[in-house]
Amino acid sequence: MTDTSAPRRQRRDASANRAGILAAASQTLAADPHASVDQIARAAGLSRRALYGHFDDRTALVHELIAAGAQRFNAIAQQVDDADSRIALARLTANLWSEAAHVQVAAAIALDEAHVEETATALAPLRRVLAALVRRGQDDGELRTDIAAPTLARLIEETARTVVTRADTASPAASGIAVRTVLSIVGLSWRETAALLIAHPDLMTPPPAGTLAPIPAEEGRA
Amino acid sequence: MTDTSAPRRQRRDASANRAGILAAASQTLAADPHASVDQIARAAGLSRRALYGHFDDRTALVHELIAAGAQRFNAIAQQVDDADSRIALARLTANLWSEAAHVQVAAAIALDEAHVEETATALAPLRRVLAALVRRGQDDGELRTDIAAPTLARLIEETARTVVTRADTASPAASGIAVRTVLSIVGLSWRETAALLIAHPDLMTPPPAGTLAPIPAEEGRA
DNA sequence: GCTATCTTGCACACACATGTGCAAGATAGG
DNA sequence: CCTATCTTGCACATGTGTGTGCAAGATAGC
Repeated sequence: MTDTSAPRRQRRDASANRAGILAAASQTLAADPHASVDQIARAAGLSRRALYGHFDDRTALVHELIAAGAQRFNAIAQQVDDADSRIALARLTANLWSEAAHVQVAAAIALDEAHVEETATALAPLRRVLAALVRRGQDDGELRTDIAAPTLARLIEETARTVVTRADTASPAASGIAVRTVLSIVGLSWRETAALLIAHPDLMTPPPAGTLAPIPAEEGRA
Repeated sequence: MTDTSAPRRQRRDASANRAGILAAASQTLAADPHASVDQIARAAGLSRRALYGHFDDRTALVHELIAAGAQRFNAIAQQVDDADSRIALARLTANLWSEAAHVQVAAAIALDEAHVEETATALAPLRRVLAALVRRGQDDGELRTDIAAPTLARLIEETARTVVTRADTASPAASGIAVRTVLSIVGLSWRETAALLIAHPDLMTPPPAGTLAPIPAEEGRA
C-alpha cells in the first residue's frame, strides 16, 4: 500500500526528543554504565514512559549507542595511513580523542558484562587496523618487539580505553597525555615522544572540523 | 558475667566456611563486582542463608575484602626503598603482582561506584608512597617530567589497575608485562627497560615466600 | 481550531536482590 | 551418644528496575 495520503507525518519534536534521549544516554551511561532507564529519561527531560515510545527496549537504546560510537571509532581508524607506525598510532589516538565525547560511552559500555560481545564485534574493524599497525611497526623496527604483537595490541587498546574513560575530557592537556601514554606503551621513551611530537605539530592540532566527522552534526537540544 | 563455663567453642568447620566465603567472594567479585550474595555463597559451596550467619551485611563482607586487600597493598608499598625510583617502581609492581590473586578484588571493587570512597581511603598509604616516589624520581631526572607529578602518579595507578584487572593472572609472562608497562608509562623506552631488568634480575624473581606476607594467618573471629 | 501525534502519570505484572525469622536436619566435639 | 553449633530450605517483607496498558492532557501542524 503506497499510502500517498499518509494520515500525518512524524512530529518534529518527537525526533528531537529521540535525539535528546540518545545524547542524554550517552552522557549518563558514560558516567555509570548501570544507570537506569528512568535516570536517562529524566536526564533527557522526559518521562520514563515516553522513552519507551522511542525505543522498544533498554538494549535497543544501548545497541544504537554502540553502533553510533563504533561507527565513529572505525571511521577514524580508516583515515589513518601514515607510513611511520608511530605517527599513525599517535594520529589515531589524537583523532580518537577529538571525538572523546562521542566514544566515551562505547568505551564505558565495553566493560559491561552484558554488552562486551556486541561491542567487540562492533569494534572489529578498529581492532584489525590496530593489529596490522602493530605488526607492521614491529617489522619495521619502530615499535617494541619484547611483547608479542597481539598482546601489545591488546595493551594499547586497554590503556587507551582507560585513559579515555577515566580522564577529564574538558582539560586541554588531556589529548596530549593520551597520545604520550600510547606512545609510551608502544616502547618510546618520553624524550623520543617529545621529539616526535615536535617534528609533527599537526598531530596535536586535529584536522579542521568536518574532515573528521562525516556524521551530520546532530543538532543540540536543551 | 565472666562465664567461665562457656557453653561451647565455635566449631572448626564454621571458621573454615567463613574463610571459604571470603575466598569465594574474592574470586567471584574480581570477575564481577556486582555478583549477588547468592552467587558468592554458591561459589563457596554454602547456601545464601548460611552466609548471613557469618556476615551481617553484604557491605560487611566487602569491607573485609577491601581491608585485607588494602593491607597487602600497603604492606608491599612500605617495603620498597630502592634509591633509584625506576627500580623502586619496578619492584613495587612486581611484588604487587605476586599478590595479584589477593589484590584483584580490591582493584575491581575500586571501580564500583558504591565503594570507591572506601577503597580510596584504604589505599591512601600506597598512594602516598607512589606520589613521593614519582616526585623524587622527577627531581632526580629518572622519570619523565613532561607530565605533572600528580597526573603521572594517577596514570601509573590507573594503568597498573588496568593490567592487574584485565590480565591473565595464570600466565607467567604477565608479571613481566606489568613491570614493562609501568616503566613505559614512566617514560623509559623499551630498550632502557630491558637493560634495567637485565641489570636487576632480582626484580623478576619475587622474594622468597614469607618475606612478603607478614600478615599472620588470621586466626579465629571476634 | 481540529486532529493526529506525543507526553504524562498511574496502574499493573514480573523479575531479581537483599535481609530476616523459623523449623527441621546434619554434624563436630565434648 | 548428646547437644550446642551450623547449615538448609522455606516464607516473607522490602526495595529497585523493567516493560506494558490505558486514560487524560499538551501541542505541533495542517
